[in-house]
Amino acid sequence: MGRRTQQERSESTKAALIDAALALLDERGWAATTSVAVCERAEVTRGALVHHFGDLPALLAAALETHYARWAEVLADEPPPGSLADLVMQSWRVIDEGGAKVVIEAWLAAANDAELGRAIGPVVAGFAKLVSPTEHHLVADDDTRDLYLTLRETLLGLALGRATNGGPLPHEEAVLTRLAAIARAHDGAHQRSHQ
Amino acid sequence: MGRRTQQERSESTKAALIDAALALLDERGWAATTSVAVCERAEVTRGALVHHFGDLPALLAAALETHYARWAEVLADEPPPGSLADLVMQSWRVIDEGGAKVVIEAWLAAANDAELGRAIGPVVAGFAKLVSPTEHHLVADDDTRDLYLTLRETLLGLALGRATNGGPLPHEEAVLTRLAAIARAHDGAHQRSHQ
DNA sequence: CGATTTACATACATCGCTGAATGCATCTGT
DNA sequence: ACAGATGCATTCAGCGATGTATGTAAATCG
Repeated sequence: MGRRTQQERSESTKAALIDAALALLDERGWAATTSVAVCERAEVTRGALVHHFGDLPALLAAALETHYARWAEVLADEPPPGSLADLVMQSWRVIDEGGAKVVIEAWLAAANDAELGRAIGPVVAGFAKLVSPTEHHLVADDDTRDLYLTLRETLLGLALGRATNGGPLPHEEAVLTRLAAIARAHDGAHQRSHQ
Repeated sequence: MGRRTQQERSESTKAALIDAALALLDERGWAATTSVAVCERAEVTRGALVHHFGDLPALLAAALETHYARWAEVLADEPPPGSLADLVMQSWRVIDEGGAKVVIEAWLAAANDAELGRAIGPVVAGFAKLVSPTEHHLVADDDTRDLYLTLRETLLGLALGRATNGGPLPHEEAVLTRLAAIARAHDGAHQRSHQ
C-alpha cells in the first residue's frame, strides 16, 4: 500500500479491530475477548485500540453495533414478508447468517455486569425495537402476536443450541419444519376468518 | 458449634462452597465466579477450596453436578406425565425452579474453553441423557418426538430470556399458554388416531 | 495419650489484563 | 514546506486471579 489518507487508515484499523472482536466473541466467548487478544488478531497494537475506542467495553459496544447493522442489512434485503410463516423464516435467516452467539454472549455479559449493561444496553434496545412484533402490521391482533413471540422464542432456543453446541443441533431441521407448519396453519385459519 | 466430626466439617464447608458458587454463577455469571469471590461468599479461605476440590474448574464441575441433582429431584417428585402437555409443563417446572442461568452459563463456558469442556462435559451429558426424549415412551413416534423437541427449544428460549433479562419476560405467560395449547391439540389428535 | 492424618489458614510467587503516559511517524491545512 | 494535528507503537505501573508451598489446630487411631 502506498499513500493513504488519514481517514482510510483510521477506518481500516477500526474495521480490523471490530472484525477481530466479533470473531473472537464468536469463537471463544466474551471472557476470552481481551484487548490483547483482539489487537493481536487485528494485527495492531493496543495503542490503536485505546486511540480509537478509548477502552475495551467501548470497542465491544461498537462491534455489537456493527453486528446488528449487518443483521439489519440482511433484513433490508429480504422482500417484505407476506405471512406469519414468511416472517418467522426471515427471522431464522438472520440468525442463520451467523453471529447469534455473539449476541447471546453480549446479552449475558450485560446482564452480569451492570456497568457493561449501561454501555451496550442502548445498542441492544435499538435492535430489539427494530424487530419488535408490535412494529409489524402482520401481527396486529393479540392471537397472532402471541404465536409470533412463541415461535421467536423457539428460534432463540435453536440459536442457543448452536452457540453451546458449536454448530447446528441434530434436530434443528426437524424443529424448523415444525415451526413452519405451525405458522402456515395459523396463516390459513387467520385468512379464512378474515374473508 | 461445639465438637464436630471431620465428616461434618468437610461436608458443611463443601456444601458452603458449592452453594456460594451456584449463587454467584446465577447472580454474576461465569466470569465473575472467581475463587476469591466464591470463598469470600462461602466464608472460608481459598485454602479450603484447594483442599477439597483442587482447583476452580473442579469446584464448578461439582457445583453443576449438584445443581443437576437438584433438578433431577424435582423431576423425581413429579408424577409420571400422562400426555405431551404434561411432559412439557413438567420440563417447565424444572426450569421455573430456578438456576437455568447457571446451566446456560456453564454450557457457554464449556463451548468457549475446550479444557473446561472436558471438565464439565460428562456432567452435562449425564443430565442430557436423563431428560432425553428418546428415553420416554410418550414420545415414541417421530411426529411426537419432533414436536416435543420443538416445544423444548421454546422453553430454552424462555430460559435464555430470563437469564438475560434478569427475570421473566413480559410475554412469558402468553408463550407458555400457547405451548400448552399446541401440546394439548397434538395429544387430542394423537389419541383419536390411536383408538 | 502419643502419633498421624485431616482440615483448613496464611503467605508467596507468578501471570495476564488493563489504562495511562510518552514518543515517533505520517498526514493535512496554509 | 512547515506547523500542527492525527494515527499509532512502546513502555510502564498496578491490580486481581491463580496455584503452590508451608504452617497449625483439630480430629482420629493405635
